[in-house]
Amino acid sequence: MDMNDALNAFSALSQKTRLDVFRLLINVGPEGMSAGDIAEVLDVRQNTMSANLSVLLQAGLVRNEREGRSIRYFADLDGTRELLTFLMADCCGGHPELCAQAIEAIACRK
Amino acid sequence: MDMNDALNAFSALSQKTRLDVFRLLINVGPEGMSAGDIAEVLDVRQNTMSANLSVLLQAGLVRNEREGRSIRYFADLDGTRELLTFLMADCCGGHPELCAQAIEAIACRK
DNA sequence: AATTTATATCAATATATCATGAATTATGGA
DNA sequence: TCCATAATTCATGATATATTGATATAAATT
Repeated sequence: MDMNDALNAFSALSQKTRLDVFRLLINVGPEGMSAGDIAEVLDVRQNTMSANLSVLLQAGLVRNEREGRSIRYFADLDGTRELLTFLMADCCGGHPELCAQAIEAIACRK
Repeated sequence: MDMNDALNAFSALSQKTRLDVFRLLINVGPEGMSAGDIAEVLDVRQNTMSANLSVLLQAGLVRNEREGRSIRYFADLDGTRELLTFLMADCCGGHPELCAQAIEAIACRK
């Protein structure tokens, strides 16, 4: 994860459809969802969604797997972790406790 | 933090100078840094930096305080926490342990 | 092999964003 | 009050990005 990777990732997340997709995939978890279902659920045209999925893929925020005729997409938690680590690296000038609060609260809710 | 706030924040972070600024301010911690010093350290023109600081401010990623003639900027950890929480909310379809790894690693290094 | 379903790619237009130079506001000092 | 310093605002040209309709690829079914 270098500066360019991070810029690509944040750029990917700065568009409504793509942020919706990422959060949807974060939400559905390991089951993932097919490209077509994602487009239908979010009410976005097929080719527009394909382009947006491609951007998220390039950004390392989602993975995909072919499954017969469909392609199933998943949130990429490794890529996500790398991005967040890059963002918050070396924080608070050697006093990590100061920004611990910013991280603690990202607890996953049931 | 709603969808629009999050889009503004990610959009703010998707530009090199602004991502540099945010990480710089995360790094220097509670001491913050004046607008002029930020521009000098990152070798960006003063008005360009001003515009970029304004974007980060609107996005809730940095705060500022007037200090005599200078204006001192700080990373806004509350805003940052809200953004990351929004991004990762309700993750893994009720199995939070699955994405705990993505969050754990954002430990602050000394 | 022809058809259907699922997804991706292409070219074009429309929209948004960036950095810059010039001008402006705000604070502190002579 | 006049000047210097610090930062912001404005208008503009250049660049980048998004969506769309049309088309292409890829896999499964008949």
